[in-house]
Amino acid sequence: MKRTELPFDPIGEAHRQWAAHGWEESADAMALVTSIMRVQQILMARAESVLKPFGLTFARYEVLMLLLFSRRGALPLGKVGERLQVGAASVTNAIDRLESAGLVLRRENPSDGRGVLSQITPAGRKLAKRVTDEMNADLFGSLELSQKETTLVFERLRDLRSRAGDFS
Amino acid sequence: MKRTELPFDPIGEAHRQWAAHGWEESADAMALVTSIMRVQQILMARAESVLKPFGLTFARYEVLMLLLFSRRGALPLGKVGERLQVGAASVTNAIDRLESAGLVLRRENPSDGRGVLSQITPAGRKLAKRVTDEMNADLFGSLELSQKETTLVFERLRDLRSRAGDFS
DNA sequence: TAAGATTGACTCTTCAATCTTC
DNA sequence: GAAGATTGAAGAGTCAATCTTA
Repeated sequence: MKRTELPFDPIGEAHRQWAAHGWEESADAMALVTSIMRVQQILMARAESVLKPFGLTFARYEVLMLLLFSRRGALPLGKVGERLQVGAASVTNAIDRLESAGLVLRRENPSDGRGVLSQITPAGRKLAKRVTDEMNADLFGSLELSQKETTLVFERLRDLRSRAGDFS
Repeated sequence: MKRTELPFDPIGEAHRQWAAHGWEESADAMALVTSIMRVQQILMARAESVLKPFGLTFARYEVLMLLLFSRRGALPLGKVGERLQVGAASVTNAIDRLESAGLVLRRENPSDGRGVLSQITPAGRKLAKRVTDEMNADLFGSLELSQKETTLVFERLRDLRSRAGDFS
């Protein structure tokens, strides 16, 4: 991946072009959407570089944390997908990998013969905590945004998610 | 992909858990990072659904717009990757697809025998404009954030990008 | 030797089809 | 028939290796 630093903001440039081509109305929104895409890309790259030494991807880390936080350390696969907003196939794949690594295991769901429970193992709990310490130090702790700004942006993005139908 | 609406904010819930597990310090940053990931996912899904009927992905759309805005309608592949912050292999792939669709073509770079120029075709220009009208209407025009909020969030994200070394 | 671009192997995600159980 | 989960195939991105030219 190319990581050359540009001498100007490429999204600011796109914004100018957008307006110059008669799309003034939506130039600001375009710039915001493009920014979100780019920031996500930057943050994801950092997250994966923290997680890689542990053999985890961000998707698998999210699953692991969800199970760590769950009341019994176990959830039906369907619930996992619902909470993380990913498809059933992705959940199956993530659990496969986590299971191979001994971090979770599959169990029958006593209350639904069709369903499968994913359960975090002691090794999974231990790793989740250790990895989170790293994530807090290297990613979340170095955002370079003030407390006030962080909260402010979070709230606007929460509005976006809510209106998009993510939750009610 | 599962798209069930939850009765609560899953990221708010994660924030609470984070604090409850002794990671209070970084709970806000975690919530922000997770929000950006989720919003990106939502916006990307919307963008791809607008673009799919035209046979485009978001990555290819970005390439097409970059060429549309370029002074001569042509750029070296390396420049494309630099501006969009994607790797050389991704650019090669994107240009391959766009070329197959007759939207761009490859030319020799007269000023560098190693390099290849990607040039947007008349069909490419026409499609780019048509698709952008759709994107403006269906995606950028329906963000549901006020002008003021849009600008405010954009500026904070620009700070993030800048500090991350995206540009100077 | 380094830079631009391409290729092939690998990973992850998604979609459609399938199987089992409700 | 519908829901939970799995499987295999297709699409896209990344990484390492390679080829050509500066």
